[in-house]
Amino acid sequence: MSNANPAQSPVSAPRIVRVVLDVPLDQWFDYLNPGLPVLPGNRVVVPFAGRQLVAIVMAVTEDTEVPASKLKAILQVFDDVPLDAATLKLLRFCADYYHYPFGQTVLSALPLRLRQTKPATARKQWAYRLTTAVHDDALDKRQRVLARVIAALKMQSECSEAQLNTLSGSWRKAIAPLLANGVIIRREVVAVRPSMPASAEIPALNAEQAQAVTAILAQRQQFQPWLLFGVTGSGKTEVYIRLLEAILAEPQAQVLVMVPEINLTPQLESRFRSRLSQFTLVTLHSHLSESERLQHWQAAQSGAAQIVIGTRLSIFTPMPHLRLMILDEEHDSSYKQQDGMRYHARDVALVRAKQLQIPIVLGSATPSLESWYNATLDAAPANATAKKAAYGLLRLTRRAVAEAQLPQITCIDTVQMPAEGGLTPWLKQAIEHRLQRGEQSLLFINRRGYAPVLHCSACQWVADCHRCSAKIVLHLRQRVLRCHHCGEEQKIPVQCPSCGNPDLRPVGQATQRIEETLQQLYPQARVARVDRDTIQAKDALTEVLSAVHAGEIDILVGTQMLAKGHDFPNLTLVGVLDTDGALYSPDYRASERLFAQLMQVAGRAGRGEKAGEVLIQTAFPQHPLFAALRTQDYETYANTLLQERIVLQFPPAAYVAVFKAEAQEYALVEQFLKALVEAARHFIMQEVAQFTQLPTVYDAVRPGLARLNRMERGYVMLQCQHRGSLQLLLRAAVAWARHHPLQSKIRWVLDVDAYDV
DNA sequence: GTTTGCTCCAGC
DNA sequence: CTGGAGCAAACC
Repeated sequence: MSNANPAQSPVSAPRIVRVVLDVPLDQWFDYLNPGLPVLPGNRVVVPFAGRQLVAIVMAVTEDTEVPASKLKAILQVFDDVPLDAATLKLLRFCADYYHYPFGQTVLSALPLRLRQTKPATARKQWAYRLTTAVHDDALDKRQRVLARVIAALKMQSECSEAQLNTLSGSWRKAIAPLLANGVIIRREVVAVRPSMPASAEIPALNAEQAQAVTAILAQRQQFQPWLLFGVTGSGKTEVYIRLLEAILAEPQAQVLVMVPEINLTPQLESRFRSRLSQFTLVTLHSHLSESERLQHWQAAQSGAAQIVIGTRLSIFTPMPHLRLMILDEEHDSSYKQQDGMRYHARDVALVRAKQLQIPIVLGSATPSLESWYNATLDAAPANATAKKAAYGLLRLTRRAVAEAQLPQITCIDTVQMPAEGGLTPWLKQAIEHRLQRGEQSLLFINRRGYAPVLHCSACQWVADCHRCSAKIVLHLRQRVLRCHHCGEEQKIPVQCPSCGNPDLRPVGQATQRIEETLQQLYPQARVARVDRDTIQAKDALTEVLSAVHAGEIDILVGTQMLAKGHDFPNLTLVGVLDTDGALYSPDYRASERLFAQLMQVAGRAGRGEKAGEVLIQTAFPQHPLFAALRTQDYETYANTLLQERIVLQFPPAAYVAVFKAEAQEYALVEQFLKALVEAARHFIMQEVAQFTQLPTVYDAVRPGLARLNRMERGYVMLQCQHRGSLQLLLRAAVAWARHHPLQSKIRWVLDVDAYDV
């Protein structure tokens, strides 16, 4: 990092520096250069509206339209160029496509440390090891910390600081003398990399896996999206590993592997670390500290890290030698950013792959309908645009562990056999069998808390959130009512606030209540609950999962958190309680999501040598979703849903964008949205000739959750089969909205390719 | 978004 | 006449 360079002549240097800033104004700002050595791409510190901000230099010129009286001088220059041209090009595309201010788009791609005005230096990381054998009796018995450190260093050839931190907080002090006399040495390492025993077992590829690897590598020098459609347990990860080995064999190559939520997929990371230990691997996700994030980010940006595993934000990480991208669980909705710039990491990844002319692999057992559509265009006869499929489709139909069988999936009709306390007699019996045999059960219920409703039996009053138009959820354990939308907490009333009746009853089931019921039914059983409330601590989930592996848990109760990629060989029963809400939901994506979720959760049963059983409690056992689920037939169900989407003109058959607005009073929202609808329709009529296809502008409506956190909400949907035409309309609509007089009274956002309509 | 600066009216 | 609230405009 350098500051002013007095040797540089102020006369010869271009005087104007054009920058972008992290402000919601979609424009560039010009500053005077007092003679500092500034290059495009540099980070600079500038005064802006009474503050000091970090800016990125877009151009260095002689001319400006800004009057000299307004021009201020840049204060400081950092000598780094964090974002390369390729990344800026991607960010430019995203700012345009998602109609988000370019400056905010650019700055949000940087780790926080690089957006702050103080110089950013990643703390150096060290790995420690022993140089000579140390005998236990040579140690002072009182130095227990030192003894533990030495024991750890004997076990592993090398220990990271993070590992030593787990032993004791005072390890630095304890080893200081040994570091001084050379018994322990340390070396600087790029990334915290716990050394993993190299796994001896390298599974052979089956024919389908081998074919997938060969097909992808045959087109490794060009843009080509691949949909790797592989049932649970079919060995997608092994395909990824082989691809990485082949791609990274080149002298300069990097691979980006994206995952939905890294803390939920620790197995992928650890398999990569053990199988690809010769490469430098870094992770990028929200649980890193800021200094770790900076360090990992810089390792990717400099090319030092060959493998980057990250969540959606990592799609914007500069990687100078990027040769391949992999998106695991590509259907997962956590790839969609839901605030700020509302991008979809899968779509951005496809654009990036195209810009770089590299292959991209989308992996899933239940692909998103978008990807399925793109991979099967020519196969779908009802599709009007009978183009050739844009994606290569690679199927993995066989489970990698040959003995593992598909689970037996059965629906329990809750009309015929009502549930008591959330559990039907059939399901209870199945749980009892597992307890007797010493096998494990998993109960899946997608609702946390004790009960979703607190109800007065006398006057029908129910507890509501004061800030949202929603019922407030009873959490008995914490003795509060908590709103799952805004987080508001209320005391549990001792009597009905409406009629004074003291008999208030919890209605409905949620994880805490199911856990309690199970403990009452089976006092000897060891029950564990996994939901957002129980795994707030960093390693809580890992602890529960290892307890399950160790056979210390008999019954697991949890939310969708449990659905993702955990292998439990002794788990032979999965019970699904009450998912009927999603079957007939107004959200057109609900059934697609439910199907993916149930396929995943069903995959938890019988992953070892024992056959698994899945029991689904539902009032609608005839629903086609369950028929498809029973035969694990994703394809038929996906094609059915696709036909629906084509008829309704919903994605992926058409493009939708949603203007969302909120204000203290709905009247303001309505006024704004009505004016927006009118302006949009007017624009279409006026500019008819410019549109390849005319977009549809729907009337303003209120969402299911009409009030959120004291804000009244409304939205307008815009829809078109032709992406460019929709973009044309959006550009005009955003320009209109940015200048609307109600701007200061309401908040609005545009969600392009919105997920929740 | 944040800061600045303007108006307006209460209060001395 | 001063001061703070409330709002709109500018931000280079």
